This record gives sequence, C-alpha cells and structure tokens, in this order.
Amino acid sequence: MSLYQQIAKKIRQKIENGDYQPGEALPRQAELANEFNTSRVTIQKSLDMLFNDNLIIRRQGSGTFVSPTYSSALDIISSQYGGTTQLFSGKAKVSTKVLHFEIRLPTPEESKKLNTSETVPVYDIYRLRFLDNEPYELTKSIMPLSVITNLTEEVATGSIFSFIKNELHLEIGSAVRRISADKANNDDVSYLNCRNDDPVLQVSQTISLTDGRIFEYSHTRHRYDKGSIVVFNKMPIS
Amino acid sequence: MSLYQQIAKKIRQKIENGDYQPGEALPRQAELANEFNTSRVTIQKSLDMLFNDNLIIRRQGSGTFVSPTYSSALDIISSQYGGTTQLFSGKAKVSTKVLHFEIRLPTPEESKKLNTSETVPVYDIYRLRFLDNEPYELTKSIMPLSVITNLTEEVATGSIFSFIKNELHLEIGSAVRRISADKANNDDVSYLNCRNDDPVLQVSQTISLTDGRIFEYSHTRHRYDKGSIVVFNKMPIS
DNA sequence: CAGTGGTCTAGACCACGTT
DNA sequence: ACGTGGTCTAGACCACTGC
Repeated sequence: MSLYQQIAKKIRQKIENGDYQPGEALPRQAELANEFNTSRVTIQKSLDMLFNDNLIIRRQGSGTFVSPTYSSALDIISSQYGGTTQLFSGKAKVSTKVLHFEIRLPTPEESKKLNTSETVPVYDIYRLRFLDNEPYELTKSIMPLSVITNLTEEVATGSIFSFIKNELHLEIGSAVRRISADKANNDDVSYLNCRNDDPVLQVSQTISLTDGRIFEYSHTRHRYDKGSIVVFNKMPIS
Repeated sequence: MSLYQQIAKKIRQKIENGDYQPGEALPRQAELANEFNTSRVTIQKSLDMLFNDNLIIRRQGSGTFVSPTYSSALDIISSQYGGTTQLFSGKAKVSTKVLHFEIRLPTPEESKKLNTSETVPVYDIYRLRFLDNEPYELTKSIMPLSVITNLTEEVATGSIFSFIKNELHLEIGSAVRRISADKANNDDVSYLNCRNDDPVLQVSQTISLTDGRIFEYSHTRHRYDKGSIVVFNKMPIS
C-alpha cells in the first residue's frame, strides 16, 4: 500500500477513534507532512481520499476540519461496495436458491447492454436470496463469457462477487444503477411472498471492471418493506 | 479556473467530439505534459478528474484509454446535480404549487437530522411539482434558518436550489439519499393522482454545503410510473 | 528490457480568510 | 500582514505490462 494510502488510513483511524472530534481542526498540512516525515503533496493526496469519503472539509485560508456531520460515513460508503453477501456478512445469515442457470446466446439488446458481440454467450442466472431464511431479493443476471468464466451453479449458490474477486482475480470498478418502484408481478408474489400489487423496489445495474469491461447486467427486486438503497453523492467542482 | 481543470475540460471535449474514440489510447502522460506545456503531475490531476467521471481507464504499464463503455457518462453524472428545476430546464416545463409554508421550531428528531440546536427555527415547506402540468413529485422539506435565510413563499414557487446558489451564494457540497418504495398514502392519491395502493418511489435526503453545514432534510415522493433515480458508484481503491 | 502509469520530493508561488 | 490550503514544477525512482 502506498504511503499516502497508509497516512490516510492513520488519519481516518484518529477521526474514528475520536482523537479528532467532529468540527475540530486537523493539524495544518505542513505539520502533518512533518509528523509523517513526508512532503505536503503526499499529505494532500491523503486528505483527498478522506475528503472524497466526506470525513473532512477543507477551507482555503482557514484549515482542514473533521466534517461536523461525521457520524459513521464509512458505514454508508462501504454499504455500496460488494454484493449482498459481503454486506450482511456477520450480521445475518445469507443463503441463495438458484432458480435458473443457463449458458446461452444474448439477445441483441443484452449484447448491447454488455457492450459485447452477439456471438459471445452469456450466463443467464436467476436467483432468490434469503436473509435469515426470509426471502429478501430476486435477481436476474446476465454475464458475458468473454469476461466471466468457469462459473457453475455451485458458485451461484454462494457469492458470485467473491468468486470474481478471489478466484478470477478481477477488480471491480464502477456501477451504474437505476432505481425504480414497480408493482409486484407473479414471480414477486411466488418467491418474495409479496401480496398482489404490493410495491417492489427494483434496481437495474450495469457493473464494470477497472479495465472498463462490463461483467454484469442485472435486475434486482426487493420487497418494499425489506430494503432501501443509500447513496452518497459528491457534488462536482464547479 | 486552475490549469489542471482547463486541461481536463479540453481532453473531455476531445473525447466527447470523438477525437479520441472509445477504447483508444490517449497520448502518454509525458506527451500530454509537453502538449499543454506543463508538468506530468498536473496532467495526472486532470486525468484524475476524467477517471472519476468514468471517461477514461488507466492501466499501469500499458497506457490511458477512453473508457470502452463511454457513451455519455456526463449525462448520467450531471443528472445527479441540482434540483428538479435545473434537471429538466429546456426539456419540459416545471411548475410548483406550494401547499404549505411555515417557520417553526423543529422537533427533537428534526434538529438532530439537521445537526442544529432545538432553538434554531426551521422552514417547513410542502411542495407539489409539475412537469408539463402533470403532477410529478411531492416534497416535504425542512431547512434551518441558521443556514438558509430570506426564503419566501414566492421563492419556493420557483427553484430553491438556484436561490441558494445565486442569491445566498452558498456552495452545495454533498448529499446522502435513502431510496425506498412505499404504498401510496392519502396525499399521494390527492396530489399525485395515484390510485390507492399504487407504488410510490420515495427519496429521503440530507444535503450539506461544502462547509459541512446541513441545509436541507427532505422527503420526496414520485409516482412509480414517472420517475427513477440513476446513481453512479465508483469503487474504492482497495 | 523498454515503455507506461504510479508515487514522491523540496521548493515556489497563488488564492483565500482572518485578524 | 499573516497563516492556511491550492496549484504547479522538474526531476527522480518504483511497479507493472508487453514485447
């Protein structure tokens, strides 16, 4: 891990420990540079990370301060990463039932969403997930074999995300999600035990690796009383 | 505007023009530094901006490339900024009916959400918004008078966001949003013309200025057939 | 091994806030 | 006027990719 990441981590810990209180000023950059025996530019890169995670605010001419609204921004941020399995690990028992598992050719629309040729086959996976044995979400995924390989129904019963990271050694980059509400359909009623016409929260997402290749296009449906999505937005530099 | 921002803007334009095609390599950093008559570190700061907006990908040892999935990431990003008014300007006619406008003391829970003292009064505003004269969203907002001042019912009929930016000269920083689905309630039926038990998409958000002060805590309800939320997530540096 | 991006430095000057 | 963060430089070395 690079120096600026290590320093960011240490400062982050001090904030989380309460060594620096919300609203309190951090030492000035020159002093931090001295403390960590490095240059000011490196300190700035560390502060960039903390700023992007909303842990600190910076006022030119005045100083750097712990975000006055800092509570546990880390929790919010980290809740966006990884899949359901990782999110709830340690908090609840996640299990998965694979309803459908198939390798087939994509429709023209699907290959367009995946940014692949129509000749590249895809995994077509339909899974029902449980939280402490209660049905929780229903997911249809399409993944191109040009990116994801050796996926089995066995793997789909566990965490596909950790398979991608730990077995295929691929690095997940970014995701575009569209969140909407819908009425429950037949599958929602059958599998999520929704009532007819209950609301459902749907998330359609396209996820890419750091090299830009898309590895999943999926639709997930949640019971409206068992899920919400938290997002954190940083505004642009005007 | 600083040098690295100007350079980022120019490179961005070349990508949007198609001068650099998706998947194509950009000139190497040393060459860009030469072309713009600057140092490599400055070019890197420019590339950081483009990378964060998902316009480029970087491969150590190989090169910098236009994101192969680049379509119009800018559109997605920009859709997150500003309020409804700004988002639809030029595309549809936005109008607003103020259903309630009051200055009062906050409840303990509200002052906690706003991170203010219970003695600081708040604006309590309830607005119905229309898109081309069709009811579109219903918003309850709470704003502290310690941050927002001189707000009138007149202003609430237009864009509160532009008032904050252009009149109060405050800079909007970040937002935490919780998105969920719900069943239509009486107000949804009355104002959004939902049917009983239609799904509703609800967004609860807390918005801060760049100095960390919270200026709005609000709940917005959308008709399920007239709105979805698009979010873009960048994964963390592992 | 050559070429690329990633990190880091020491020092300089600028822009902004505060006093 | 002074102190803070913001930007920028020229040059160095490291880490990784691909031939």
